[in-house]
Amino acid sequence: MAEIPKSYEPQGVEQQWYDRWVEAGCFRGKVDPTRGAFAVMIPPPNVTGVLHMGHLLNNTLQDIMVRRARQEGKSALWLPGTDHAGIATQSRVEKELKQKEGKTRHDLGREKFIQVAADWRDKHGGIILGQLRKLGASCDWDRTVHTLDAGYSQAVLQTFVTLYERGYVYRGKRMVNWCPVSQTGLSDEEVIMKPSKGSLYRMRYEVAELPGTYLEISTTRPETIPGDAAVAVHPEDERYQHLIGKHVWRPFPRAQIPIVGDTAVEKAFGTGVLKVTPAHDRTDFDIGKRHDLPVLDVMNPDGTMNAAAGPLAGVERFKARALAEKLLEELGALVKTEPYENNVGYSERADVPIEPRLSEQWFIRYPKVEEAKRAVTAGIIKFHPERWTKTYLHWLENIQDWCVSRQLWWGHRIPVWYRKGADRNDPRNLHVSLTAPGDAAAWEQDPDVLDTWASSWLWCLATIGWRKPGETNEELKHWYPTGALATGPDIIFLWVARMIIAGLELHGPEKKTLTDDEIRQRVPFRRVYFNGIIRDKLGRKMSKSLGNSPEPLDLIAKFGADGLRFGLLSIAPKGQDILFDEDRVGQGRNFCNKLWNAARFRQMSGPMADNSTLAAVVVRLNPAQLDDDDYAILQGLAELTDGTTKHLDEHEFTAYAQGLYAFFWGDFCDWYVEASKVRLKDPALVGNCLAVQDLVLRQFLLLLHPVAPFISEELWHLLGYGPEQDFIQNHHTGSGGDLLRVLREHSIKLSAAKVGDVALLREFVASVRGLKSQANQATRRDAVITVVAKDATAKKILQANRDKLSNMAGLAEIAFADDAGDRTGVLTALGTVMLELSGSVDVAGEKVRLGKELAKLEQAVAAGEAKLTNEAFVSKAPPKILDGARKQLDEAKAKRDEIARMLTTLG
RNA sequence: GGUCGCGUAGCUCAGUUGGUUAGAGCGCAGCAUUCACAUUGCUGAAGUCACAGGUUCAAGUCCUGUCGCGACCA
Repeated sequence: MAEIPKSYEPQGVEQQWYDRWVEAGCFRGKVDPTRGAFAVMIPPPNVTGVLHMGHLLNNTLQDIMVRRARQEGKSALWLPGTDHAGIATQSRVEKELKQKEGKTRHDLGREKFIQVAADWRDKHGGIILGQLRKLGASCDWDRTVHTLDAGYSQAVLQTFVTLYERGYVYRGKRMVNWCPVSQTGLSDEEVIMKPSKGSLYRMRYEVAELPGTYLEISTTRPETIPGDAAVAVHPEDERYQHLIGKHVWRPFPRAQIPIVGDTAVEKAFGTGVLKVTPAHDRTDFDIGKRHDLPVLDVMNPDGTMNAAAGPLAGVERFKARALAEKLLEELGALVKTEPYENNVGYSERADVPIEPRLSEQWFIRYPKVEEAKRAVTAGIIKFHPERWTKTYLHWLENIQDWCVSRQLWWGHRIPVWYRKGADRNDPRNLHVSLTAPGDAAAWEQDPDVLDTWASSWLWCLATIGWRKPGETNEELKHWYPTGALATGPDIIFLWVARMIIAGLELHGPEKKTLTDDEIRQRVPFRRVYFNGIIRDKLGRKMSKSLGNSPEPLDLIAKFGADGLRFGLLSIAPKGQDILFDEDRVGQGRNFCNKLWNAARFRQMSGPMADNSTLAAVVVRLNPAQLDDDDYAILQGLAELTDGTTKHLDEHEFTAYAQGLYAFFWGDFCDWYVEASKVRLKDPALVGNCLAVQDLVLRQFLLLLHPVAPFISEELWHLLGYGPEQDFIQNHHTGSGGDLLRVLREHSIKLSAAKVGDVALLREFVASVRGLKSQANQATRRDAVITVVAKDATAKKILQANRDKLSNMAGLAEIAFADDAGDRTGVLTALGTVMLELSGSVDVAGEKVRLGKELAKLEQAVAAGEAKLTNEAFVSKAPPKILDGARKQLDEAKAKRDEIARMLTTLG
C-alpha cells in the first residue's frame, strides 16, 4: 500500500486516472438491453468555442448524472460533440481570410471557401472537447459527433425534405430579421431586444388636398422616409377620420402618398399618425398588404441606402438618419426632436441592430405544437426548476413560423433545386430531395444554408444514428428517449423546445396526432435541468469584453478538477443565477484536502485490514465494542446515503454537495475521528474503531464519486477497496436501508436514541470549551470542571463518556456536585458546568454576557407562558407541539433561574 | 405593458406539505502549531427573515398589496 502524501496534489492523480479510465473503456456506452439505459447528449458547444465558466457547471452536472448512473449499474452513455455554428464560424474564417490574404469568400468561390472553412475547423475547432477532459468529463469520445458529419448531415437534409413533403416547410417572401453585418436573415429567437437611446422625430406633412393643413407624425427612423408608401391613422380616431382617403406630401423624394385608416395604429402613441414603410417594418408590411400599397425597398443588404432612397442614396443607415433629420429641418418639416428610449432588436452574433427586410426565405411551420405542450403539462418531460414550464408554454402558445434560410455558405445547403428560368412559385419547378435532379444542367440549387439550430434540433436523434422517420436501430431503441438534458434556460426556445418538437414529429412513423404513450416514446429526453447562468461577483454576465471571466483551465489547475466541481456545486443555487467568487470555490479544494487527510490519518492510525468488500469490512466490526459515537456515525452514514439518492434524483445538486460536506467535515472529522482518538490508542479497541472508519470512508467515497471522480477513485485504491484493474464506478452505493440490513445481519442495530445522546455530548463539549475560552484557559489540557447534572440520566451519560469528554474538552478531571453553591458557570442540556479557575473571572464581561442571555430567556419564558395560557392554542394545537411547548417552557424557566442565580452571585 | 423569479447575519445562500429558541460557508474578532490536515482546529460577535395588511392556536414559510432588484416575452 502506497503511503499517502501530506496534502492532496490533484494534477498527477487526475491525469493518471483519466488516462486509465479511457484506456479501460470506462466511458464507453454499450447497448445492453438487460440493464436500464441512461443517456445524456451534451449540449453541443460551438466548434469554434473554448471552455467558459458556463460549460464548467453544465458539464459537471452532466458528469454527475452519468457517473451516478454507471454506479447504479445502468448502461450509461454520455455522447459528446460540436455544432458547426454557421454564422460564427463563417465570419471567423472570413475575417482571417481578409487579414491574411486580403480576400473575401467571393474571391475564393463557394467550394474553395467551404474547404478553407473545413480545414480551419479541423485545425482549430473542437478545442473545447479536449478541455472537457481536464474537467473529468466521462464522455464516450469514440462517439463524438459534429453536425456537419456525413451521416448527421443526411439526417438534417432528410428532415427538411420530410417536412416539405408533409407540408410544414414552405418558401415565402416575408419580412425577416436581417443582419447587415453577417448579411443573412435570422430567426426571431436570434434577435435580442435591447433598450436603446435614440430620438423621436416629430415631422409635419402637408395634406395635398388641403394646402396649409398639416399632419404631425412621430418616427424613430426618418431615414426610411423614402420608403414610405402611406401614412395611417386609426379609423375611429376623431382627429383624423375625415382625412382618410386624402393624401399627404412625402418630403423626400417629394411625392403624394395616401392617408389610410388601419386599426393597427395606436391612437395614443405619438400623434396617433403612423408613417407606413412596408419594406422596412413588419407592422407596416401587414398594413401595406391590407391597403395594397407598394413595397419600396430603400436599403442595400449591407445596410447602406440604395438608389431608391433619393437624397440618402449610398449613405450608411445611421448616417442616413442624421442626414434625414437635416433634410427635414431644411424643408421646414421637422417640428421637434426629443430623446426617446425604445427596444431595438440586435443580431445575437454581430451585435448590431437588425433590419426588418423583405426577402425570399424558407420557413418551417412547427408541427406537433399541441403535443409539445402536452409532453410538459402531462409530466412526460419534467423541467427542473419547474417554473420554466411557463416560459416554455408561453412560447408555444405564441409560436411563429421559423425562418430557416441563412444566406451563408458554411452549413447544410438547402436541398432544393429550381428549374432555371421558371416560375419558382410553381411547385412543379422545384426539386426538393437529398439528391440533385437527373438533368442537373437545367436546374440551380438554392444558394442558402439551413439555420444551425435546424441541425442541432435533431441532436438527440441523429447522434445515435437516426437518419429518417420510421427507421430505427439498436442504439435508438436502447437509449432514446435520453435520460436527461442539462442546459441553460437561455436556449429554452432555440434548442429545448425545438428538440421536443423534432422528436415528436420525426421519431416514428408519420402521425397527425399523438397519444400520451406515443409522446412518451418520441420525446428526446425525460428531464431537463436548467442550470443558472454564471455571473461575476457583482452580478454581471461574464463576457470577453468585460474581461471578468476567469480562465477555466487556470481554475482547474488552481483548485483541482474535483475541487472546482465540488466548489461550483456548493455555490450554485438551483436554477438561480450564480455569482462566481473564487474564494468560495476554494471550499471545494479544501474539502478534497480534508478528505485526503482523513484517509491519511486512517492509514497512520493502524495497519490496513481487509477492505475488499462491504461484507469484509462489516465482519471486522465488533458489536460488543460499539459505543454511542459508532452508532451515531453509522446512522448518519445511512441517512447520508438516502439523502444523497434523494438529492440527486431530484436534481438538488447543491443540497447533495452540502450534505456530503456537513457529514464528512462536521460529523466525521470534527467529532467522530477526534472522539475516537482515545480508543485508537487502546490495542483492544483500535481494530473495531478502524473498521468503522473504513466503513464510513468506503461508503463516503462511493457517494462522493459522481462529483469528485478523481480523488474518490484514488483513495478507493489507496485504501484497498478495490483491486487495481477495477474501478469505483463499478460499485453500487446501495441505500441506507441496505447498509442497515448488512449491519443488522452482523447483530448491529442502530437506534435514534444513541444519536440523541451524541448530540448532547457534543453540545456539552462545546459549552465547556466556550467556558475555558472565556476564562483564557482554551489551550489548557488540565482544566478541572464540576458538573451539577440535570438528572440521573444525564449523570450516567457523562460518566459513561468521561475519557472521551476529557480528551475532547481538554480536562484533567470531571467532578460532580449536587449543588452549584454560589458559583457561576455555563448551562448545558446535561447540567450546569463550572470551571475551577486558577485565574480570576472577568466579572464585568460575565455580567454582560449573562445579562444578555437572561434577557433572551425571559423573553422565551414570557412567550411560552403566553402561548400555554392561550385557550385556543391549548385546545387546537396537536399534542406533540403542546408537549414540546411545555417542555420548552420548563427548560427556559430552569435556565432563567440558573442564570439569574449566577448573576446575583457576581453581585 | 405581460409573465416568472428574487429580497433571510457584513457577503453569498439554505430553510421541502405552516409547528419548539432561524442555519451554513465566507468574512470579522480572540485563542491554538511537536497532535492527519493552516487548503487546519477551537471559541465568539453578528439577523425587527424588504415593508404593510390578512388567514391561523401558530407565519421566514400561505394570501393580498406596496417598494426594490433581475430575467424573459411584447
